Amino acid sequence: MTTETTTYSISELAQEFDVTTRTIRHYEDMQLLLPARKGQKRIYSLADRTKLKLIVRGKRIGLSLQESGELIHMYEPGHSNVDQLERTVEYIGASRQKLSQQLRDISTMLDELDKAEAGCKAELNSLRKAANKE
Amino acid sequence: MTTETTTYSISELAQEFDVTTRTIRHYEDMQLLLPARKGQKRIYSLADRTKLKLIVRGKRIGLSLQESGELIHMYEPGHSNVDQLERTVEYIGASRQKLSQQLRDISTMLDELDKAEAGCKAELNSLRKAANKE
DNA sequence: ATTGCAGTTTACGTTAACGTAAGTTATATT
DNA sequence: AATATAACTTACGTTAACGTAAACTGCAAT
Repeated sequence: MTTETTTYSISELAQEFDVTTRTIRHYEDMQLLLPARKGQKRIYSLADRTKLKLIVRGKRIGLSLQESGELIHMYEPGHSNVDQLERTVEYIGASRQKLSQQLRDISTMLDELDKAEAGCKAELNSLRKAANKE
Repeated sequence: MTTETTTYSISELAQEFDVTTRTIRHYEDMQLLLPARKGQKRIYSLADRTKLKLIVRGKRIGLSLQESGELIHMYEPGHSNVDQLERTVEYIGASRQKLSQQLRDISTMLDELDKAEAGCKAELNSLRKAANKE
């Protein structure tokens, strides 16, 4: 029996996530990825792809590579001892707090955008009315 | 009649928003703030404070100073002509899209954190059970 | 008069996150 | 065999967002 294993080249992942290969290698330098090798070529597994996806998503919401790294680490198995596990749970709590704050911030901003848009459109209307009067 | 005007010193704002005075001056270098002066000292108005608040909030959700600057600019009056106003409305739309994506990203992450936490707690339980068996 | 803040300017230093060559290797194609 | 393509390593460069240090100013309290 052969287990079918999906793998990716570096350029495939680069395309999919719209980053450069340099960027992906950089994430490896930063220890966020550790792809297998075939000769000197990097072979990415599905797990690697998932990690990259998490990093890219993290970037969109303003996480540093370090922070994404710590998140990735949490999702990996083998914290093995009670102490580690408890620290992980704490970190999860802190992360949740931060993300919740972000949710509030974004909601506030969206509200303000609505107001700003309404203001703009109102002004556009009066400008156009004035133009029609001539 | 004298109009009472609330003002702030740079260190007051620094305290309130938990940033250094250097940081606030940096925002001025980047044209995000333009406080009044009394002699050579900076005097911040309520409007300045509001802008700073927006910048700090922006930072929490990963905005660059440039982006926060553009948002600030939108909230200011005097886009005066139709062309400008229309561009502003467009920018608002784009911002909303980006923020909406961030909302989705954060929700996803919160979900994953929940799963990770559940996993940790489950493992903690079995570890403790095993410890009790001895 | 001086000591001590709080504020100021100027300017060089630092960190994160890549960009950008330049030169090398391996595989595949004509 | 020659060339193209995709990958690789090494290393210096760049940008954003401040940090940090040094030297100056103005006012207040001792």
